[in-house]
Amino acid sequence: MNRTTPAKRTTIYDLAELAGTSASAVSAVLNGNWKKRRISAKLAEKITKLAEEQGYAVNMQASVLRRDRSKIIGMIVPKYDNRYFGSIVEQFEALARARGLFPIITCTMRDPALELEAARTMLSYQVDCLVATGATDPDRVMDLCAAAGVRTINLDLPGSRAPSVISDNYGGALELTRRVLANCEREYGEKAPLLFIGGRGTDHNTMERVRGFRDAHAEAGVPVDEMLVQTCGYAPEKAESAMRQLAERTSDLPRGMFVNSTISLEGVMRWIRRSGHYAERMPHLGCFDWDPFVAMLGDHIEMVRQDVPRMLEAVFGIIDSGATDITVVQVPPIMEKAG
Amino acid sequence: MNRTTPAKRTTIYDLAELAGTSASAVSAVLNGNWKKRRISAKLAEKITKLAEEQGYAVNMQASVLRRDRSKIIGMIVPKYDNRYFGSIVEQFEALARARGLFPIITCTMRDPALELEAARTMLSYQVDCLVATGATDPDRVMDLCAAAGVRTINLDLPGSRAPSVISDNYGGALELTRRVLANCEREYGEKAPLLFIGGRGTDHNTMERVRGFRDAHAEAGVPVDEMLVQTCGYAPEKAESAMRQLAERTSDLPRGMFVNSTISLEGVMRWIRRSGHYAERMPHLGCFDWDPFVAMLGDHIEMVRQDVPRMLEAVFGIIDSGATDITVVQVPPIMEKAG
DNA sequence: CATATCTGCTCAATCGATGAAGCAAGAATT
DNA sequence: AATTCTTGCTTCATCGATTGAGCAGATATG
Repeated sequence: MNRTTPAKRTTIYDLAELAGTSASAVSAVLNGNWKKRRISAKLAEKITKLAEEQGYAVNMQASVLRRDRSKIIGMIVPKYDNRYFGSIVEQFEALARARGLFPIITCTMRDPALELEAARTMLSYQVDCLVATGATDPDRVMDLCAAAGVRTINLDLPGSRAPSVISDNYGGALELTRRVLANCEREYGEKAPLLFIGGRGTDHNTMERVRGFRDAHAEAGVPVDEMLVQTCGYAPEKAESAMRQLAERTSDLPRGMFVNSTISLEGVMRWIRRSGHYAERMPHLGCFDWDPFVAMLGDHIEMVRQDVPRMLEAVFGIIDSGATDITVVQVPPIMEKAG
Repeated sequence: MNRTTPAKRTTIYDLAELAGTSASAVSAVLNGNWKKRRISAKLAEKITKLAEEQGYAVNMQASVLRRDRSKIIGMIVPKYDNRYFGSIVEQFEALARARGLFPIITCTMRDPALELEAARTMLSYQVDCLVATGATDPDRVMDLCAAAGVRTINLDLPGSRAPSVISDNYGGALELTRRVLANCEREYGEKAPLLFIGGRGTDHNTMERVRGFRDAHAEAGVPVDEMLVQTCGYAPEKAESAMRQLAERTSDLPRGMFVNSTISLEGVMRWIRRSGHYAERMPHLGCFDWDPFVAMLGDHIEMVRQDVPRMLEAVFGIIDSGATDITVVQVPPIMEKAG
């Protein structure tokens, strides 16, 4: 009979009328605290049944407006085009849902302006908490949120105004570099420096990884020429053109590389294929990030896989505990070998 | 001075008080229809400035509660672990934002129960429209939404109760199979059937692709044994174990395969590596879906890349036009060759 | 028997934004 | 001078759910 007016949604008032009771009772029953509000089990059952029959769904807008906490949790993330961010988002959703929180996610395409815009929009939607993943300018985001009294947590890239959860970039890079150096030495019988390529020279992760890269070289007694650190950005095109330019400047290309993300690796691999350099012998590669197909590209590739489950548990650990002290949790990544 | 009470958010009432005017005027100014409401430019400017100073942000929950349209658009998506869904989500967000809509996305892990649960939650948040991507049971989702008067559109998998936008699965599969058959014939000098592996035998896409697969074989005059159609599910593990079982049952493994998604390809490749079969000669592969690293796996792989930009334009075309007739838009995919 | 306590509800204010209706003062028209 | 229009606002009800306060009747306690 209400099939004739499909546009109108059932509200607690409709249910109250049908049940011959008050909206207040309906609300109490449907949000589960009817015992606290001393509603009889009989009435509770009646209302629950009616709600089901009528296909009732709470109006979250009304509910959130009234309550003090929205139970909405936001995340901003740079891209969805690789397994790292993909699994971050999947885990985030799963853990949020497990806690009865509603996750909303926005992808910012690595654009600082969109980042702020997205944060502002999330504040408008009354998020209780915002996780900023790989934010270009985490502190600006934090300031915005702080002004609205909203907690924030940095993931992947650390900030100075909120707790952060990141990988142990230095440790991972140190170990990755060691392995690739060893692979090169094993094949060529002599120590030679690697090329570092990809990432932004200004971001914390890249800086830490470069530090690990340098320290591993120092450890091995191998000097690193400035030209060998190419923090050209993440995009495949940028990595590709950095390779091209490097090849123009030197004929003595490095035998191994540290590629700072799968996304940069895409460009590097493309250049290797197209340019014909390394035609007889593939360079030894180390990739900071993991992808199942990269793992199949050959046995000359070492990877660092960031421990996403542990990172997100750390994030929700902070959220659950309510901690707001500005700490940086470093999660050790996992070494993976191709093949 | 309001730094002391950071928890309390500025509302239009606060701004009204500060500006010595009414909340109504503030609202009119801030949502842009102050001309229509005959507010003077002078007051408008004053309010705008104040809002900026105070870091005011609308409470969307209140705003949506009052309005008839929420301008929230929902999407449910199975996974974030491959480039296809990753780009769908990125495009969806971009196109939604360009229209002033707020996108909310939920990943259902291919779980039908979660699918319905997610749809219900989105209805609670008053979405104006829901795009169901790759839904296991699109029609159930549609029914839910229809009861609430919410429009829906199917993406990737078609449904029978709402407009759908999908790839031309048959055409893509036909062409892909032709190419892989030709590659095999070129190398081995004789025609031989391929193996179809991955996907769910019950889903529309898989059925269409199997049809294309069969027709291409028929065209070439090559009979297809039932054992050669292995719709074992998408997960890598399932593909891997299907390969294992096939190898146990026959020593005469096919020289080429049609792999029904990159995610299944992961399992197939893993099995190829581990089992040692195909050690001398890699099989010719066709993969229905594209991934940049798969493209680098060797020159024996052909891929079908679904035309995500065009698919999402079609989706928003339907949304913009307000059409609700139950049509299926088929977007031709793009053939890509490895290397 | 009188009072206190408990049970099972209802009432009404509230969250913040929106917009129809209305009102006062000035400008234009007859 | 009287009337109508226009301008620039304000008032107030409303969206739907939540929750403190309160109230009637039943039950327990002194």
